[in-house]
Amino acid sequence: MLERHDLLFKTLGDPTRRAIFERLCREGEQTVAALTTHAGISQPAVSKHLGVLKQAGLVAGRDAGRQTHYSALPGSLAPLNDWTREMETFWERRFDDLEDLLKRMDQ
Amino acid sequence: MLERHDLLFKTLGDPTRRAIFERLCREGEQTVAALTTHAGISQPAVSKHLGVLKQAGLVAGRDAGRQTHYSALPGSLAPLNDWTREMETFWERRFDDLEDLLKRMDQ
DNA sequence: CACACTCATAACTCGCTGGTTATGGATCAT
DNA sequence: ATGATCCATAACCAGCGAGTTATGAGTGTG
Repeated sequence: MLERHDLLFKTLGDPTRRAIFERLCREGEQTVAALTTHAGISQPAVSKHLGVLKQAGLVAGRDAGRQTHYSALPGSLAPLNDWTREMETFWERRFDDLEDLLKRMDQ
Repeated sequence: MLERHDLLFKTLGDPTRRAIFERLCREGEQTVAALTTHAGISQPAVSKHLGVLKQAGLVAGRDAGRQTHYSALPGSLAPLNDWTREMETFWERRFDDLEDLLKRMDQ
Protein backbone atom coordinates (compact mmCIF):
# COMPACT_ATOMS: atom_id res chain seq x y z
CA MET A 1 0.00 0.00 0.00
CA LEU A 2 2.06 2.85 -1.31
CA GLU A 3 0.22 6.03 -0.45
CA ARG A 4 0.05 9.31 -2.28
CA HIS A 5 2.20 11.11 0.24
CA ASP A 6 4.86 8.45 0.08
CA LEU A 7 5.01 8.71 -3.69
CA LEU A 8 5.34 12.48 -3.58
CA PHE A 9 8.01 12.52 -0.91
CA LYS A 10 9.98 9.79 -2.58
CA THR A 11 9.73 11.45 -5.96
CA LEU A 12 10.93 14.80 -4.64
CA GLY A 13 13.50 13.12 -2.41
CA ASP A 14 16.10 13.05 -5.16
CA PRO A 15 17.88 16.41 -5.43
CA THR A 16 18.38 16.25 -9.18
CA ARG A 17 14.75 15.41 -9.76
CA ARG A 18 13.55 18.11 -7.43
CA ALA A 19 15.79 20.59 -9.23
CA ILE A 20 14.18 19.65 -12.53
CA PHE A 21 10.72 20.08 -11.05
CA GLU A 22 11.68 23.39 -9.47
CA ARG A 23 13.01 24.63 -12.78
CA LEU A 24 9.74 23.73 -14.46
CA CYS A 25 7.89 25.67 -11.79
CA ARG A 26 10.11 28.73 -12.12
CA GLU A 27 10.59 28.87 -15.87
CA GLY A 28 7.45 27.20 -17.16
CA GLU A 29 7.27 24.77 -20.04
CA GLN A 30 10.62 23.30 -21.10
CA THR A 31 11.83 20.81 -23.66
CA VAL A 32 13.87 17.80 -22.64
CA ALA A 33 16.93 19.23 -24.35
CA ALA A 34 16.65 22.51 -22.45
CA LEU A 35 16.33 20.67 -19.16
CA THR A 36 19.26 18.44 -20.01
CA THR A 37 21.64 21.33 -20.59
CA HIS A 38 21.04 22.62 -17.07
CA ALA A 39 20.77 19.31 -15.25
CA GLY A 40 24.38 18.23 -15.60
CA ILE A 41 23.41 14.66 -16.49
CA SER A 42 22.75 12.76 -19.68
CA GLN A 43 19.55 13.12 -21.67
CA PRO A 44 18.28 9.60 -20.90
CA ALA A 45 18.71 10.28 -17.20
CA VAL A 46 16.59 13.41 -17.55
CA SER A 47 13.95 11.47 -19.46
CA LYS A 48 13.85 8.91 -16.69
CA HIS A 49 13.40 11.59 -14.04
CA LEU A 50 10.61 13.14 -16.08
CA GLY A 51 8.96 9.76 -16.26
CA VAL A 52 9.04 9.45 -12.49
CA LEU A 53 7.70 12.97 -12.02
CA LYS A 54 4.94 12.23 -14.50
CA GLN A 55 4.07 9.01 -12.71
CA ALA A 56 3.72 10.97 -9.48
CA GLY A 57 1.35 13.42 -11.15
CA LEU A 58 3.72 16.34 -10.69
CA VAL A 59 4.39 16.94 -14.35
CA ALA A 60 2.81 16.56 -17.77
CA GLY A 61 4.30 16.32 -21.23
CA ARG A 62 2.94 17.90 -24.37
CA ASP A 63 4.04 16.39 -27.66
CA ALA A 64 5.05 18.86 -30.32
CA GLY A 65 6.62 17.23 -33.29
CA ARG A 66 9.82 15.53 -32.39
CA GLN A 67 10.19 17.31 -29.09
CA THR A 68 8.17 17.05 -25.90
CA HIS A 69 7.41 20.08 -23.76
CA TYR A 70 7.10 19.36 -20.06
CA SER A 71 5.44 21.54 -17.47
CA ALA A 72 4.72 21.35 -13.76
CA LEU A 73 1.13 20.57 -12.85
CA PRO A 74 -0.44 23.26 -10.64
CA GLY A 75 -2.03 21.89 -7.50
CA SER A 76 0.02 18.73 -7.53
CA LEU A 77 1.71 19.74 -4.30
CA ALA A 78 -1.56 20.14 -2.43
CA PRO A 79 -1.33 16.75 -0.67
CA LEU A 80 2.03 17.79 0.75
CA ASN A 81 0.56 20.97 2.10
CA ASP A 82 -2.35 19.07 3.58
CA TRP A 83 -0.05 16.60 5.28
CA THR A 84 2.27 19.16 6.83
CA ARG A 85 -0.68 21.18 8.03
CA GLU A 86 -2.17 18.08 9.59
CA MET A 87 1.05 17.40 11.47
CA GLU A 88 1.20 20.96 12.67
CA THR A 89 -2.38 20.62 13.83
CA PHE A 90 -1.28 17.86 16.16
CA TRP A 91 1.35 20.11 17.65
CA GLU A 92 -1.14 22.90 18.20
CA ARG A 93 -3.64 20.55 19.78
CA ARG A 94 -0.94 19.25 22.09
CA PHE A 95 0.01 22.79 22.94
CA ASP A 96 -3.61 23.60 23.74
CA ASP A 97 -3.82 20.53 25.93
CA LEU A 98 -0.73 21.69 27.76
CA GLU A 99 -2.25 25.11 28.21
CA ASP A 100 -5.42 23.58 29.60
CA LEU A 101 -3.41 21.46 31.97
CA LEU A 102 -1.47 24.45 33.23
CA LYS A 103 -4.68 26.39 33.63
CA ARG A 104 -6.23 23.62 35.67
CA MET A 105 -3.13 23.33 37.79
CA ASP A 106 -3.29 27.06 38.38
CA GLN A 107 -6.64 26.86 40.10
CA MET B 1 25.76 21.11 -1.60
CA LEU B 2 22.98 19.21 0.05
CA GLU B 3 20.29 21.68 0.92
CA ARG B 4 17.83 21.76 3.74
CA HIS B 5 14.90 20.90 1.52
CA ASP B 6 16.73 17.96 0.01
CA LEU B 7 17.50 16.57 3.44
CA LEU B 8 13.90 16.90 4.57
CA PHE B 9 12.41 15.34 1.44
CA LYS B 10 14.91 12.54 1.44
CA THR B 11 14.37 11.84 5.12
CA LEU B 12 10.61 11.73 4.76
CA GLY B 13 10.86 9.85 1.49
CA ASP B 14 11.03 6.49 3.20
CA PRO B 15 7.52 5.27 4.11
CA THR B 16 8.58 3.48 7.27
CA ARG B 17 10.46 6.51 8.52
CA ARG B 18 7.62 8.86 7.70
CA ALA B 19 5.24 6.55 9.54
CA ILE B 20 7.43 6.76 12.62
CA PHE B 21 7.53 10.54 12.40
CA GLU B 22 3.79 10.71 11.86
CA ARG B 23 3.20 8.54 14.89
CA LEU B 24 5.34 10.84 16.99
CA CYS B 25 3.29 13.78 15.76
CA ARG B 26 -0.02 12.10 16.50
CA GLU B 27 0.75 10.38 19.78
CA GLY B 28 3.46 12.60 21.20
CA GLU B 29 6.54 11.38 23.02
CA GLN B 30 7.31 7.69 22.55
CA THR B 31 10.01 5.28 23.66
CA VAL B 32 11.98 3.28 21.13
CA ALA B 33 10.33 0.07 22.31
CA ALA B 34 6.84 1.52 21.81
CA LEU B 35 7.74 2.66 18.32
CA THR B 36 9.27 -0.70 17.51
CA THR B 37 6.14 -2.65 18.38
CA HIS B 38 4.15 -0.68 15.81
CA ALA B 39 6.78 -0.33 13.13
CA GLY B 40 6.96 -3.96 12.06
CA ILE B 41 10.74 -3.93 11.90
CA SER B 42 13.55 -4.71 14.31
CA GLN B 43 14.58 -2.38 17.11
CA PRO B 44 17.96 -1.51 15.57
CA ALA B 45 16.23 -0.52 12.35
CA VAL B 46 13.97 1.81 14.32
CA SER B 47 16.96 3.28 16.10
CA LYS B 48 18.62 3.95 12.79
CA HIS B 49 15.52 5.69 11.43
CA LEU B 50 15.36 7.81 14.56
CA GLY B 51 18.97 8.75 14.02
CA VAL B 52 18.21 9.91 10.50
CA LEU B 53 15.16 11.87 11.65
CA LYS B 54 17.25 13.47 14.38
CA GLN B 55 19.96 14.37 11.90
CA ALA B 56 17.34 16.11 9.78
CA GLY B 57 16.15 18.10 12.77
CA LEU B 58 12.71 16.54 12.71
CA VAL B 59 12.97 14.75 16.02
CA ALA B 60 14.68 15.00 19.39
CA GLY B 61 15.47 12.38 22.02
CA ARG B 62 15.19 12.83 25.77
CA ASP B 63 17.21 10.42 27.92
CA ALA B 64 15.32 8.98 30.86
CA GLY B 65 17.21 6.19 32.56
CA ARG B 66 17.74 3.31 30.25
CA GLN B 67 15.10 4.39 27.79
CA THR B 68 15.03 7.32 25.40
CA HIS B 69 11.84 9.24 24.74
CA TYR B 70 11.59 10.68 21.23
CA SER B 71 9.30 13.45 20.11
CA ALA B 72 8.65 15.36 16.90
CA LEU B 73 10.06 18.87 16.82
CA PRO B 74 7.37 21.51 16.19
CA GLY B 75 8.20 23.84 13.35
CA SER B 76 10.60 21.43 11.72
CA LEU B 77 8.32 21.14 8.71
CA ALA B 78 8.27 24.87 8.07
CA PRO B 79 10.87 24.72 5.26
CA LEU B 80 8.66 22.27 3.42
CA ASN B 81 5.70 24.59 3.70
CA ASP B 82 7.80 27.50 2.52
CA TRP B 83 9.03 25.60 -0.48
CA THR B 84 5.63 24.37 -1.63
CA ARG B 85 4.25 27.87 -1.20
CA GLU B 86 7.06 29.26 -3.28
CA MET B 87 6.31 26.80 -6.07
CA GLU B 88 2.64 27.65 -5.95
CA THR B 89 3.56 31.29 -6.12
CA PHE B 90 5.20 30.67 -9.47
CA TRP B 91 2.02 29.10 -10.74
CA GLU B 92 -0.08 32.03 -9.62
CA ARG B 93 2.33 34.51 -11.13
CA ARG B 94 2.21 32.61 -14.39
CA PHE B 95 -1.57 32.57 -14.22
CA ASP B 96 -1.60 36.32 -13.65
CA ASP B 97 0.69 36.80 -16.61
CA LEU B 98 -1.68 34.74 -18.70
CA GLU B 99 -4.61 36.83 -17.53
CA ASP B 100 -2.74 40.01 -18.39
CA LEU B 101 -1.93 38.63 -21.78
CA LEU B 102 -5.53 37.72 -22.45
CA LYS B 103 -6.64 41.13 -21.26
CA ARG B 104 -4.21 42.85 -23.58
CA MET B 105 -5.30 40.66 -26.45
CA ASP B 106 -8.89 41.59 -25.70
CA GLN B 107 -8.34 45.24 -26.36
C1' DC C 1 14.84 9.94 -50.37
C1' DA C 2 18.50 10.69 -47.26
C1' DC C 3 20.08 12.85 -43.38
C1' DA C 4 19.89 15.17 -38.89
C1' DC C 5 17.62 15.86 -34.63
C1' DT C 6 14.79 14.84 -30.40
C1' DC C 7 13.37 11.87 -27.21
C1' DA C 8 12.38 7.26 -25.03
C1' DT C 9 13.70 2.67 -23.97
C1' DA C 10 16.88 -1.20 -23.13
C1' DA C 11 20.64 -3.16 -20.89
C1' DC C 12 23.95 -2.70 -17.67
C1' DT C 13 26.89 -0.95 -13.61
C1' DC C 14 27.47 0.44 -9.06
C1' DG C 15 26.88 2.94 -4.83
C1' DC C 16 23.51 3.83 -1.27
C1' DT C 17 20.42 2.50 2.02
C1' DG C 18 17.10 -0.06 4.58
C1' DG C 19 16.93 -4.33 6.55
C1' DT C 20 19.00 -8.12 9.36
C1' DT C 21 21.74 -10.46 13.52
C1' DA C 22 25.21 -9.93 17.05
C1' DT C 23 26.93 -7.43 20.67
C1' DG C 24 27.93 -4.24 24.27
C1' DG C 25 27.01 -0.37 27.54
C1' DA C 26 23.99 1.57 30.70
C1' DT C 27 20.27 1.32 33.89
C1' DC C 28 16.82 -0.77 36.81
C1' DA C 29 15.11 -4.79 39.84
C1' DT C 30 15.79 -8.64 42.97
C1' DA D 1 26.14 -8.75 42.71
C1' DT D 2 23.35 -10.88 39.24
C1' DG D 3 20.27 -10.82 35.95
C1' DA D 4 16.98 -8.53 32.93
C1' DT D 5 15.76 -4.69 30.07
C1' DC D 6 16.45 -0.86 26.83
C1' DC D 7 18.88 1.21 23.44
C1' DA D 8 22.79 2.14 20.17
C1' DT D 9 26.41 0.58 17.33
C1' DA D 10 28.92 -2.63 14.32
C1' DA D 11 29.15 -5.67 10.59
C1' DC D 12 27.06 -7.54 7.02
C1' DC D 13 23.67 -8.45 3.07
C1' DA D 14 20.35 -7.64 -0.67
C1' DG D 15 17.66 -4.82 -3.45
C1' DC D 16 16.77 -0.41 -5.36
C1' DG D 17 17.63 3.28 -8.04
C1' DA D 18 20.28 6.84 -10.33
C1' DG D 19 23.60 7.09 -13.57
C1' DT D 20 25.87 5.48 -17.91
C1' DT D 21 26.15 3.98 -23.19
C1' DA D 22 23.80 2.05 -27.11
C1' DT D 23 20.02 2.04 -29.93
C1' DG D 24 15.71 2.78 -32.18
C1' DA D 25 11.30 5.16 -33.27
C1' DG D 26 9.43 9.24 -34.80
C1' DT D 27 9.79 13.79 -36.98
C1' DG D 28 11.46 17.61 -39.43
C1' DT D 29 14.82 19.37 -43.42
C1' DG D 30 17.78 19.38 -47.62
